[in-house]
Amino acid sequence: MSPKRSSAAPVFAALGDDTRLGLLRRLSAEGPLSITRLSEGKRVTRQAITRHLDALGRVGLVRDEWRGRERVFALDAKRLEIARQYLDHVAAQWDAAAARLKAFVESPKAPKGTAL
Amino acid sequence: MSPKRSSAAPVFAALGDDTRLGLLRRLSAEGPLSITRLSEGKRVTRQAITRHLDALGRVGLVRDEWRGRERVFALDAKRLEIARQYLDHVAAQWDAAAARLKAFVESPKAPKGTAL
DNA sequence: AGCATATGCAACGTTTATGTTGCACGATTT
DNA sequence: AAATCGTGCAACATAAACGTTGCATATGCT
Repeated sequence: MSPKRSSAAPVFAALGDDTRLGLLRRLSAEGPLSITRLSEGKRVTRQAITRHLDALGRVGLVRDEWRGRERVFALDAKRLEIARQYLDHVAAQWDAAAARLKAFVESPKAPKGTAL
Repeated sequence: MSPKRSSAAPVFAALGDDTRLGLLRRLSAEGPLSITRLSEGKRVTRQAITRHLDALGRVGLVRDEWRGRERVFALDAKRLEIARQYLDHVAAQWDAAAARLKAFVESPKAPKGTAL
């Protein structure tokens, strides 16, 4: 099954920020953590961290759960898998295109649609 | 070698847009194409496409070359590889964390830093 | 009850993204 | 040389992203 392009972009966008990437790393290395915990060490405020976590949650990269007065976030690996599959797909297609291009260069029988 | 987090975010950010993702797909499927070619079919102007291509170029996902009066863009697979490796890395760490967590749950010897 | 902790929410301000339009310029074609 | 094609560049407009501050609210601890 080919990956849905419509769902891939938002996931990548969520990954496209150092702060959020840092949060994911932390969650992947230390397991579920509260907002305050995740805010420690960062240079931005807790509120800013909350927004980043919400951004990650919106695309399903993390899940949250209330634990008493704490909201604990955890990584959700499924989405990560989707992103990976997308890159694999593009990479594979690229390889195929490269192979086609090579074949094209080696034989003068040019298929009309091929670029260059 | 672990991937550099500082270089990963911009790449993901560049991937985080449907238009750009579409351009990459097109390039991966059809090989090198000119700006005008890549603009056909899209709903945005050529100038907008140019900017998207520049954004992809800035992070090294595509390369460009002048061919007469055309500027031809092509995908650069190396960066794609970097992004993939990053996701692999995070996923692997997540798996490791899950394993640790499982081990932790099974033995009551709690390391102090562990969340929850 | 009283206090500290963990968050949420809303109002702002600033910066960055994204897209458009209009026009200039060099390369190709006729 | 003239017309056409493929681009670049600059000025603008709008919207979204990101971060802050200030204050309200609920939970947990003493």
